[in-house]
Amino acid sequence: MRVSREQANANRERVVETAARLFRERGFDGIGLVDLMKEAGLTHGGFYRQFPSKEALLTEATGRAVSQTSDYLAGVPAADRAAVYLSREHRANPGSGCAIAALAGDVARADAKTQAAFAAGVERLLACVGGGEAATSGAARADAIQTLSALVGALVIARATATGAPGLSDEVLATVRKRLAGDAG
Amino acid sequence: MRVSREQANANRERVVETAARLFRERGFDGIGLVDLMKEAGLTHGGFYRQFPSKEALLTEATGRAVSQTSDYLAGVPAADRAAVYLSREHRANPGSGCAIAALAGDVARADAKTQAAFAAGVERLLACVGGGEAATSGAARADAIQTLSALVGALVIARATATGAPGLSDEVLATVRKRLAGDAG
DNA sequence: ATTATCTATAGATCTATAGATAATGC
DNA sequence: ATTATCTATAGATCTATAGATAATGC
Repeated sequence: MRVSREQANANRERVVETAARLFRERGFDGIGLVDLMKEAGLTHGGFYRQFPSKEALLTEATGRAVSQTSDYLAGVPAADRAAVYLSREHRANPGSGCAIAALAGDVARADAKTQAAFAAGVERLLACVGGGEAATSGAARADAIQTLSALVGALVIARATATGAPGLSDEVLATVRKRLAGDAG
Repeated sequence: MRVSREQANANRERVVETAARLFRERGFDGIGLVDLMKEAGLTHGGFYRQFPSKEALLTEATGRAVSQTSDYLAGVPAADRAAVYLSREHRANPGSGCAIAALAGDVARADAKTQAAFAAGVERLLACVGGGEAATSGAARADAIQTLSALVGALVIARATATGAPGLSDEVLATVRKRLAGDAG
C-alpha cells in the first residue's frame, strides 16, 4: 500500500489539482473529502497525513487555481482576452476557469491565509489585464482594476442567470465584452 | 403550541427574512435548518409544513433579498449610489447588503426558478442604476449593465480580500468608486 | 376538527482519527 | 524501521419525517 516518495508527492499534487477544480465547480461545502479523494484516485484515510484540515486544502487549492488562471490568461493575446473571458464556454466551465470569479464567495468566508493567496492572484491578473505596466499605482493600475471588476462582475452575474434567464445572461456577457473591446480589454 | 393563522403567516415571513439574511452572510450550505429556525425563534420541526425543502426556501429568500436590495438602492440618491455600494460598511455587512453580490455563487448552482428570481433582481437593479430609462435595450441599458458589473465585481473582490489583503480591498473599492462617480454611477 | 408547532428520531452525510498493511528506503 | 495508503469507525452534523400537543376556528 505504500508508494515511493516521488509517487506520494505526485499523489499530493493530484489532490490539490482536483480540489482546485472541484471547489470552483461545486463550492467549498459542495464537495466532501471522501468524494474529493475518490476523484483524485485515492481513499480518504490518507488525507490527514498530507493536509492538516480541509480548510488548509482550500488555501493550497486557491493558490493553485489563481496560478492556473493567470498563467492561462497571460497566454491569450491581449486583444482576445475580454472575448475569451466573457465567452459562453468560460461561463459553462468554472472548474477550469477564472479562480477569482469562481472562488470569491467561499474565500470571503475563509481565513486570512487563503485570502492572501487569492489577493496574489488578483495582483497577477491586474498585471496581466493592465499589460504589465499596471503593477505600480497610477492611471494604468486604476484602468486594470476597473476592467477586472467589470469582467468578474459580468461573469458572476452571467453564471447566476445562465439557466433561469439565458437571454439576460448572454446579454450581460455580450454587452461588457463589447464595451471592453473598445479600450483596456 | 398552535398559533393563529395571522401569527403563522408572520412566523413564515420571519423565516424567509432570516434566510434572506443568513444565506447572504454564510452561504446556502453555511447555515443548517435547525440553526436557521432557531434564529427565527422557532424549532425545526415545523419547517416542512411551510416549505417543501431547503432549496425552496432559497428560492423565496433570493426573491426577498433582491427585493430588499432594489428597494433600498432606489431610495439612495443617484449621485451617492456608487459610494454607498462600494463602501467599507457594505463590504462588512453582506447580510443586509446587495443580494446579487452575496448570492451569485450559490445561485449559479441553484435551480432555474431561483435563478429567475435572481434575474428579476438584476433587471430591477439595472433600471435603478440606469435611472429608469434602461429597461429597454439601447445605449442606456448597456451603460447600466457595464456599471452594475463593475459594482458587483469590485464588491465581490473586495470581500474576498478584506481580511487577507485589506490594502488591496480598500483600493479596489476606492478606484471603482472614483471611476463610476465620473459617469453613469 | 383542524392545524401550527413541538419533541424526538431516522438515515445519510461530513470531518477527522485509529490502527492495520505493505512497500520503500536506510 | 519508516511511512504512504488502506479499511473501519467515532462523533458531530444535516435534511427530512413521524407522531404528540394544544390552541384556533368552525
